Amino acid sequence: MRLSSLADYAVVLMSAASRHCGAALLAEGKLNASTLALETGVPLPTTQKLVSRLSAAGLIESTRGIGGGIRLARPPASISLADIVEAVEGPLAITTCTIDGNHDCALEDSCTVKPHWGVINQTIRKALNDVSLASLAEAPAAQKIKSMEHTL
Amino acid sequence: MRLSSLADYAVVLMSAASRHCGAALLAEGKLNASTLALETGVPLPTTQKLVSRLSAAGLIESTRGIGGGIRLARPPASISLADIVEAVEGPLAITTCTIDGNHDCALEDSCTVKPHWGVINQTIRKALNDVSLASLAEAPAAQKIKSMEHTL
DNA sequence: CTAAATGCGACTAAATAAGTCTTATTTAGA
DNA sequence: TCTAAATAAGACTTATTTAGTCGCATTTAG
Repeated sequence: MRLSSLADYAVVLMSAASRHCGAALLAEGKLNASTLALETGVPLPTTQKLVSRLSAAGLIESTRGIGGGIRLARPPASISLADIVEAVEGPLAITTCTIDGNHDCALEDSCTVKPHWGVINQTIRKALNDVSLASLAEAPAAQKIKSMEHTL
Repeated sequence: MRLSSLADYAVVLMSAASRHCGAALLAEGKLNASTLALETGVPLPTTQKLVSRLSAAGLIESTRGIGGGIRLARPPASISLADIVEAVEGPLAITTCTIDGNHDCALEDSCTVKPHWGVINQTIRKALNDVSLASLAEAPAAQKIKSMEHTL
């Protein structure tokens, strides 16, 4: 039920990248894997690996060569946590039996549990979809931090 | 982001157990790990392991000895998916940084992402809490199954 | 007191994920 | 046009977690 650490890192990296993505894209210093690793504290090799996956998923665009680098493929407001998590971890489903085309479960149709997972999946997906990169970059409301201490 | 298969099994086992828990607790045939394994198709050793954890978490009660067995510790309506998942997987948190008392993250306070995880955690927890064992045992509404095909 | 049935905990093996390294590609400068 | 430097992309190795198996301790009917 926990997010993989790679997905966690990916969110941090994308958040950092969006801060570099002002009016002009590659304006304030060139943005590349090394820069991101330095800013976020994520190990460089891991950062490179994640950059690859995020690029393959179409969330960032990369130009190689001597003056190359990376940039967000879309504006921060149109990239959600769901996009990032899904890019790194694959289909966003809490149980494998709800992934379309999967028929490994012996119970299948007679299973009374399965339909409930669908509802829960939908809820989780919505929660992750409602948070965009743009809102992540905003300064955290002190109110939210305070209230969080009582949620777990 | 996926549920561990152990937690998945645990839900199926508890669901099966609740069907055996009518008016009289140990009435219809004795309920033990072997019976559950047979009914659900979950491997016996794995079932025994899960029974141990669920018992330790206080969700089921076990009596050993020659006429022993297991039974639900509480009525099905007051046992939720959150209880079961948490019993098997530990604290219900999508990221380790939101678990109380954890300070492994180097970013900590300056992290703009953290407060959002708290909100998402709360949402997921609520979704799992809203589904009780009692509702799981009910026949799945055909309507739900149909609509699920379009959720993922 | 004995024996059978059961739950409980420790151990081993497999799968997955994280991290490291090497290779291929591109472009500025000579 | 060629060379070299900088970068992303992909393959590999290692480590951690997870699933599965086995043997032991405990309990109670006879």
